[in-house]
Amino acid sequence: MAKTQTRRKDTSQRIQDTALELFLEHGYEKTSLREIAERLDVTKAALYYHFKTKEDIVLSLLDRLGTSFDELIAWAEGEPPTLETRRELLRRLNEVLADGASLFRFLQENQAALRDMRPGEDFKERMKSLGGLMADPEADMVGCIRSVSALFTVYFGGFALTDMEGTMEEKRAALLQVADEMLTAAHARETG
Amino acid sequence: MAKTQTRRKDTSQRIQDTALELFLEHGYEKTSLREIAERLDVTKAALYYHFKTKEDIVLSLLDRLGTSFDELIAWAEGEPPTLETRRELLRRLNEVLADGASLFRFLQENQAALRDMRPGEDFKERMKSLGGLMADPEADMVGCIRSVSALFTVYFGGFALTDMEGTMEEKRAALLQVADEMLTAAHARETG
Amino acid sequence: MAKTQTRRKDTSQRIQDTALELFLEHGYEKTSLREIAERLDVTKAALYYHFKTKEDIVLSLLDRLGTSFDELIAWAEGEPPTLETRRELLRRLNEVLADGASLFRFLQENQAALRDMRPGEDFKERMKSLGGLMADPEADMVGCIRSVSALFTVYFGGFALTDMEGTMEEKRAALLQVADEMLTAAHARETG
Amino acid sequence: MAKTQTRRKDTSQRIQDTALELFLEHGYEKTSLREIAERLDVTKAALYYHFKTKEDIVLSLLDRLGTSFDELIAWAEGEPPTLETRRELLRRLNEVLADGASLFRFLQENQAALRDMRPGEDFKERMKSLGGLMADPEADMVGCIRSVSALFTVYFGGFALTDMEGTMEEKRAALLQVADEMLTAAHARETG
DNA sequence: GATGAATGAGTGTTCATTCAT
DNA sequence: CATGAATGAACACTCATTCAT
Repeated sequence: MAKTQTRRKDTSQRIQDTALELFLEHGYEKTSLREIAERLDVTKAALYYHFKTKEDIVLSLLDRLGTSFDELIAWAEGEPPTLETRRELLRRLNEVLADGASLFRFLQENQAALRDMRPGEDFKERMKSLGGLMADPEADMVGCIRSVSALFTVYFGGFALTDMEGTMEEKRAALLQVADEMLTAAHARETG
Repeated sequence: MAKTQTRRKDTSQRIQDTALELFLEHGYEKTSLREIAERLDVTKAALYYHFKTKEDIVLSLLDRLGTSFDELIAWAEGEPPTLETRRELLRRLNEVLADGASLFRFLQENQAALRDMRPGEDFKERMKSLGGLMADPEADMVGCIRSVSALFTVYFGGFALTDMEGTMEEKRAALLQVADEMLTAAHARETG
Repeated sequence: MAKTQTRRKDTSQRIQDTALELFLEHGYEKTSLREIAERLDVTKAALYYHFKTKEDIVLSLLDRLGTSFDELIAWAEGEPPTLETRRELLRRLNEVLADGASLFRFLQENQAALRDMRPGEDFKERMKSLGGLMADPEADMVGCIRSVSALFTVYFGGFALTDMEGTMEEKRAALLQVADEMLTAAHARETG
Repeated sequence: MAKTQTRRKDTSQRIQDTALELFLEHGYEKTSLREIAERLDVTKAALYYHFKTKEDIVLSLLDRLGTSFDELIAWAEGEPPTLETRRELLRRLNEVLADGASLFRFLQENQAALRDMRPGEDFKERMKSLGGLMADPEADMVGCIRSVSALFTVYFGGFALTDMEGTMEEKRAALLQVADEMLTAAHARETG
C-alpha cells in the first residue's frame, strides 16, 4: 500500500539506466532521445522534465564515477608515496573499474563525443593525476613508464580482454596480479 | 606546362586529409560534410564525386592502416613463435603505430561511431590476432596477460602519454623498451 | 492577525503583474508560462489554478483598459458633438493613456500576437469609434484627418517620445497642448 | 528556350514574398517555416538552402526598407534645415511609406517580435533621426512636438486609416496635406 | 491553493544524399 | 570535375496544457 507503482523505481533512475544501455549499444551520438523515450515507453518531453538536456543525462551518469575517482586520488595523495601505497592504489582502482565497468566502457568508446563536455576533460585530468601518483617523482622517462604500464594493464585490460575466456572476475584478478608484479619489478630496479 | 595546377595534389587526397583533420578535431559524428567541403572550399556535391558516402571517406582512410596491420600479422604468423619473433613483432608494431598515429587516435576516440562499420569490427579482430601471437599458446591466463600487457604498453601508451614531456619519438622508444622488458620477463617466468 | 500572509497581495494580481512585466520585456509570444512561474517562484500548474489559459491572463490584463475606454466613449457619445466636448475627450483620453501606459505599450507592440484574440479586435473597434467622435460628421476627408491627427498626437506620441528628454508628465502635457491646438485650428477652418 | 522554368522567378524572391505574406496574415512568431514551405510547395530544408535562419528571412526583407530610409535621412542631413527642406522630407517620406507599405505594417505590428533583432533597433534609431530633422533645434518641447506631430500624421496615419473609405492614394495625399499644414503652422509660430 | 509528473503537438535547424546541368 | 538546388528524415528542444494528489 505504501507505493502505488511498485516497479517504477524512480523515473530519473530509469532514464539513466536506459540511456546508458542505449549509449553502449549504439554510441552516444547515434542514440536519440526518441529511442530512449520509446524504450521507456514515455514521451520525449518526459525526459525533459527530468533532465535539462541530453548532455545533462550523460553528466548525471558520469557524476557517480567522477566522485569515486576523486576519492581514490584524494586517498592516494594523503598516503606516503611508497610502493605499498601504489599497490593498494592499483587494488582500489581495480575495484572502482569493476563497479563502474559499463560506464567506463561508455567513456572509453565515446571519447570523441564527450571530448568537449565537462567530464571528458575532467577524466583526462584525473588519469594524469593517477599517472603521477604511480611513478616515483625522481624516476626518468623509462622508469615512469614502467610504473604507468601497470596502470595501463589494469585500466585498458578491462576493455581489451572482453573476448578472452574466463569470467570477468578472474580476468580482473589476473590483470591486477600482473600489474602488481610490474609495479614491484619497477620498484626493484629503481631501488636496486 | 606539365601540370596545370601545381599545388592541388590529388583532390581525393585533399578530401581525405581534411576529413581526418576534422574528424580528429570534432569527432566523426560531429563533423559534417558541409564542414569538410567548406574547409576545402568546394561544394558538398564535389565530395560525392570522389566518395560514394561519408562512410566511404572513413573507409578509404582506414584502408592504409588495415593493410599495414595485416602485413604485420601475416609476417608474424610466418615466423616461429619464439621470444625473438615476438620482440620483433613489438618493434614493427611500434613503427606502424608511429606512422599512422593520427589514424589510430581517430580509431581509438571514435570506437562507438565506427563500431558498426566494417573496419571497426576488423580492427578488433586484428587486435585479437596480435594478442594471440604475443602469448605462448600453453600459457595460463596470468601468463597470457603478462605478454599481452607488453602490447598494451606499446599500443595505449601512445595515446595516454600525449601530455608527458619529451618528443613523441623518445616516448615511443621508451615505451618499446619497457614493453620489451615485460616480454622478456614474461618469457623468463614461463621457461624459468 | 487579520491576514496570514501580509505581503502576498492576491496571487492572481501578482501573476498579472509579473506577466505584464515579462510581456513587455520579451513580448507576448516569447514569454512562456514557465518564465512567469519561475519569476514568481511557483509552478506552472499554479498559474492554471488562477487562469484557464495563457490567453486568459492577457484578457484579464486588458479588461481594465477596455472598461476605461468604453466609459470614455460612452461619455462622449452622451455629449453634444461640439469642439468643447472633443477637447475634453482628448484631455480624458490622455489620462486613460497615462494610467494604463504600460498596458497600451504592450498592446501596441504585440498587435500581431493579439490580433486574433478578442481584445485585439475590440481595441481596433474602439479606436475607430474615437476617431468618429473627433471629427465633424460633415467634414471631408482632409477635415477628418485634421481632427484625427490630434488623436494620433496624444495616442502615438506617448510611445514615440520615450527617448525625448523630460519627464513623462511634462511630455504628456505638451502632447495634449499641441493636440488641443490642432483640434482648435481644425475647427476654425471648418467653421471659418 | 532561355529559361526552363518561366514562372519560377528567383526562389529566394518567392520565399521572401510568401514569408511577408504570411507574416502579415498571422504575425512573425506564429508563422512557422513549415507554413511558408507548404505554401511554396517546397520542403522546409529548401528554405534553409536560401536563408540561414528564419531571422535571416526577415532581415533580408527589411534590408530594402532600411536603405530607403537611410537615403532619406542622408538627403535631409545634406540640406539646410529650412521649412522647405522639412516639407520636402515629409513628401519623400510619404513616398517611401507608400512603396513599402506592407513592410512597414509588418514592422509596426511585430515590434515585440523584432525588438531584439538588429533591424528593430535600427528602425528606432532612424525614427529618432527623422524626428530630430523635423524640429527646429532651438525649439522648446512644445515646439518640437508641433513639428514631430506632422511626422506622426504621415507615419501612423497610414496604419490607422486602413478602414477609412477612399483609396490609399487619396488618403496618403490627404495625410500629407494635413501634415504639411501642421509643419507650416508650427513654423509660423516659431518665427512669428 | 498548489505541486510533480507527464503529454502531444509543434518548433527551428541540420544532415547525408541526389541529380540535372 | 564540379555546382546549385533541393529533398526526406531526423534531431534536440520547448510549449501550453492536464490531472491525480
